[in-house]
Amino acid sequence: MKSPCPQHPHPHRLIQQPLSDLTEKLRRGELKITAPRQAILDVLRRHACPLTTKEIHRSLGKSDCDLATVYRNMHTLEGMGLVRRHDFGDGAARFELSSDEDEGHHHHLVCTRCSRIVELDDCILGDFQERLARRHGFTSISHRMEFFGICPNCRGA
Amino acid sequence: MKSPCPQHPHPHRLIQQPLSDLTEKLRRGELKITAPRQAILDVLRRHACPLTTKEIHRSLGKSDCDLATVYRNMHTLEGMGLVRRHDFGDGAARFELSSDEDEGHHHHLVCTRCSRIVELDDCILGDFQERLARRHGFTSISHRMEFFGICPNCRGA
DNA sequence: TCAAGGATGCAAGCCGTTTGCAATCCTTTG
DNA sequence: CAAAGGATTGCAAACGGCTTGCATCCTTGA
Repeated sequence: MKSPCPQHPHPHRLIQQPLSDLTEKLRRGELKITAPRQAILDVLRRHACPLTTKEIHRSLGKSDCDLATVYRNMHTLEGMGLVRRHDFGDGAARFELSSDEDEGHHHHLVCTRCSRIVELDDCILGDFQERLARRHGFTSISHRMEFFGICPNCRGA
Repeated sequence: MKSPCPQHPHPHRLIQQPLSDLTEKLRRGELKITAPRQAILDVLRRHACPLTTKEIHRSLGKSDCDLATVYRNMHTLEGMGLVRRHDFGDGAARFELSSDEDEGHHHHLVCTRCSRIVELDDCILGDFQERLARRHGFTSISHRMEFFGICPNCRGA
């Protein structure tokens, strides 16, 4: 899977949260506001699709920080719910700022040729998941789900 | 995630395919019938839930073969559809003999504490997936989906 | 029974990720 | 406003899953 950042717009993700809001969230999470953290959030803020840790690191620019720091921060940010982790099955975790809207979560449709990513708004699993939990006596239920296929652009090629 | 092999039965997977049937399939796939391959298939045959490559390797017993050989064979067997790969998000691929019944595929409900695995029979995504493909112009569509939660046994603990 | 080529064992290596440790930075407190 | 204390970072080593190159071995078809 190649570099996954497409140029096309993702409607429901176009509203960027101001960086100040994000740092405010850091503060409320009792996390120190460091240069690497702000830079990471800023990178995520300006991208409409999930980014690999390495991609984030590459995008950092001048306030360049260590890859290990990115890894550590992705955990921290995920832990406080500021960021969401996705797994497209290619062995590299991807991260996205968790927007205020997608309260629950959302899923993706990934082109297996060009890595173009379509963000899906609705998760149809809500009811099904609840029934499943009840039927098998499970609690704290969650799921991971992603779709894969060949996008219109790549079909001809 | 720990060792995932539970003692409880998985109804729709209880019918074990005879080893001879499996080797026959190897033959039809124009694969050589080697000791490692037979041993791997036999291990899978006797387990009702997905096994890690390393777990398969451990279970091999006397006809013990190299880990690399297991890895190579899992690819081969997956390629010819004899085996199905699952990803529970813990970084280790898991494999299951693909039974004749689950024509399409099936999913799992995994306990995040004890790794108990419930095999789910039905996939409700069929229609949704098709609509999704149509709406976005994707072809060759597929998906990955697994459920996670805390099983009844682990809830109290 | 033999030749041919697929399959295996071994060891090295790749890649994403984690971790130990010392140095550094943010924030709070005096 | 400076010092203290703990969180955070950089660096390098290490880890785990997985892959691969190569020489050797074994299955298979003739």
